[in-house]
Amino acid sequence: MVRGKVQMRRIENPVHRQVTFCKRRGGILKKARELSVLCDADVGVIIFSSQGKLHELATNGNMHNLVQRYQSNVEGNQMERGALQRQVTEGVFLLREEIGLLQRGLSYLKNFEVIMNRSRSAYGGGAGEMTLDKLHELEKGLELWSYQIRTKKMQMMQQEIQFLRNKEGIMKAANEMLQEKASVQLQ
Amino acid sequence: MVRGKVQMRRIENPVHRQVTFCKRRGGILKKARELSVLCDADVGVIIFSSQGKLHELATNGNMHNLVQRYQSNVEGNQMERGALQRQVTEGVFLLREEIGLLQRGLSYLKNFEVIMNRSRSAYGGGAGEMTLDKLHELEKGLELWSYQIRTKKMQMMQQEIQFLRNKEGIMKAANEMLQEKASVQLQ
DNA sequence: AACTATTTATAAGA
DNA sequence: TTCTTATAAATAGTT
Repeated sequence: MVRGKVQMRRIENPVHRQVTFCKRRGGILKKARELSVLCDADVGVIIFSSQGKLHELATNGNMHNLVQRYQSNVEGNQMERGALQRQVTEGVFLLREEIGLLQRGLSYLKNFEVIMNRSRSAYGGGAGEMTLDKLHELEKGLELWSYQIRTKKMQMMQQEIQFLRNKEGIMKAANEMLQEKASVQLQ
Repeated sequence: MVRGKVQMRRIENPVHRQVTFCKRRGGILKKARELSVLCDADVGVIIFSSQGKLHELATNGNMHNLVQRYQSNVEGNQMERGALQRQVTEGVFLLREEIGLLQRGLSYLKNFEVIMNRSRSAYGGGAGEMTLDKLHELEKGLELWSYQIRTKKMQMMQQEIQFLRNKEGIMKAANEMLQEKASVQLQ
């Protein structure tokens, strides 16, 4: 039986703590369901026990949607929506930059052709100096262009690999957590 | 005063509903804080009223982290896998598009060479020859470069991605094993 | 918001 | 674990 008010501090006896956890957890989930029905509210409860075990309730039956709704209400776009969003944004940025480079390269070539055509008609096709200069110019331009594209490709690759490594890190962490969880439950 | 058990259905009177919502919401949040303190648990509560107003509590003071922890526990795998798939698909798409652009650039150069050849035949050697040799050299260099980059980067990317995917597969399998182990031990 | 008759939750014992 | 029960806590309806 209840002997006086319960002290609002951590229950030190692990057995008592575990029993109390089960009972009160049930109590909260029941209250959450009642609030949802009586007051037409959407309620989500997420509980991690001291041992890391997850218990959850979403009164609309879908915690994922509730969390999304929560995030769009509170966290919006600013907060770290995870590396994913940044990654994709970055990818689009790099792609645009690369397309820009390619377009500049092509338009450079096109422009060069116009000059060549002009000089050919002006000098009857023997156009030595001018043509050679222009060719050197073209070569320099193409070198720059190819260097820029090379750099851009490197960046894209780096990005791809970074993403996969991030993913690997997440899984590793999850793995370690599970391992810990499993070993705790063995005791 | 309370007259008999409350019927567990939506309260139709909006005033009563609103008042009950406030009271019970406070009750749940209090219970959540108590559970957290007494049992050393992390608790998060998200409540959307029928009017869509958000109320929340995270006993560790940070709902964002709690949601992340939740997602990595429950949703993490599927979501991240989807993102990964999209990312890789996007990467392949970008690469193809880039290759297309490079090929168009090259065929442009080739076309340009044909024009130059025509002008050389018409006006004999001299400066025309030099120009063509230069251009020919340039084209060969560009073609070789383009080919090498294309194949090598493709290979490297594919290898890296394959490697990381294998790793992911292994980790995922380990993960599932651990999860099963953990759930078995709970029974 | 404050009050209070009841119901509900739950701590400890069995 | 589950049931019991004494008691604390929550709360519906009222003011």
